[in-house]
Amino acid sequence: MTTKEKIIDEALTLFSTKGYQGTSVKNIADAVGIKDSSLYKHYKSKKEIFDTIVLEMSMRMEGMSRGLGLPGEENMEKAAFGYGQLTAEGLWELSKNIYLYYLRDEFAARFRRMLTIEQFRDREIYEVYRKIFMEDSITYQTQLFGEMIRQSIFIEANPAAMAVNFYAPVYFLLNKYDQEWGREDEALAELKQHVEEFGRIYLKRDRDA
Amino acid sequence: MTTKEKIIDEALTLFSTKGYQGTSVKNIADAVGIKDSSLYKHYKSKKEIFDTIVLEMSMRMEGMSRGLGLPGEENMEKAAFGYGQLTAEGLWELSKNIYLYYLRDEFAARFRRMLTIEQFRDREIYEVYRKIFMEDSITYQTQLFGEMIRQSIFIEANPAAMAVNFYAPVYFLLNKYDQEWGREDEALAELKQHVEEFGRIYLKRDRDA
DNA sequence: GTCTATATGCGGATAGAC
DNA sequence: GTCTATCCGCATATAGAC
Repeated sequence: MTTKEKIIDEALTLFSTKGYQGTSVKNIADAVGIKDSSLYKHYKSKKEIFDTIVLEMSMRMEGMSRGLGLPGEENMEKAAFGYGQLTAEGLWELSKNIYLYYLRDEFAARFRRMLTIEQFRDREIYEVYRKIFMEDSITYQTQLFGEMIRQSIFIEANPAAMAVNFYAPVYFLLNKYDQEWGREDEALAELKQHVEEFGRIYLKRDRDA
Repeated sequence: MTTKEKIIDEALTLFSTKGYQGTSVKNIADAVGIKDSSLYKHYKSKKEIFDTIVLEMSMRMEGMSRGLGLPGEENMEKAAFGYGQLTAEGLWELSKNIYLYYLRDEFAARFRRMLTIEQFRDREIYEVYRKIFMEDSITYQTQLFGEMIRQSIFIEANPAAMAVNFYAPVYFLLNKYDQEWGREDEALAELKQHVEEFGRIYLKRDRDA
């Protein structure tokens, strides 16, 4: 890791716990292991460090999302078909992946916390937070569930309401267990309970059984 | 409002947007209309202002919660019976009250935002946030729904899973529309869609109809 | 209980040597 | 690309007059 990358990495850690204002350039420099003045050879200001984080992490989030079952707007039929094979278990895999990614991925988790802290002081930051953790997720899942209804994997229902029913608890548990590092089993048990309830309600196979 | 109260009020507004570190004592004093040095006649430090807010608001939140259908652990049977009378419509009233209270109440909304910002830097703050906006709500609703199942208002189901299904979307929408002041109708429409779905799934009367 | 004045330190940022 | 030295403004907080 270059010094320039290490600065971003350490700054993200500090911003995600102490906040932007609560973190000094010296804090970052200390964490990196250089003097604060040296840091200005890599970034021209503290704000440039923050902006770089937002830009890079936004891109990284989109890239990673595709990898775990959030493939953007295309291939919805294929994605739905893929999940169709797995029924209740597939639903659990999907939830667990999304949940553990946002909770534990070394970048996603810190980035989410940072945006959570900073969303109120700047409209642009808020838009980024809202897009990634609210709109994109719900939009994608609404489309996915709509397709899964069409393929008779799920019973007839309102896909938008389903998406909220599915994602909101993931979001809630993410926030609830965010700082409970020793209680991951408990978190996953709660998540599983939720997903099973969701399957009981909407999955056709479960219903027929 | 006394100067001492006004300081708390303005500080809460500032802390809930710019954060504790992002707010200076001068910012608060300016908002109140006094010099920063005068402020120290009322509170001995900036931290004392913050701590006073947390203490007072925690108490106020508990008091207000009781007023809108979150009455603590006693009277659960009575509360459940009360909601039983109203069925689907009562469910909607309950949700709307909780939602609009947390979203719009002039103290609750600012306090929630402040805790959201500050939760990561201090374990104690996090505990307060978690208790009020996660544990208490879920605990109460789990008990309420359990009682409502016993009274045959709801179908047989897992009350804890129901509570997550019910409250998580409220929490999610609260965060989603927190800064969308012009889109309250949209927010309520989404909430209503969720509550109706919840009613369709769990309410006995809806099922039988 | 408000003001002016002030102490003291830390914040972000730059200059220039190596 | 790292360091030392330095600038300057703003931060929290206090002293003391009115």
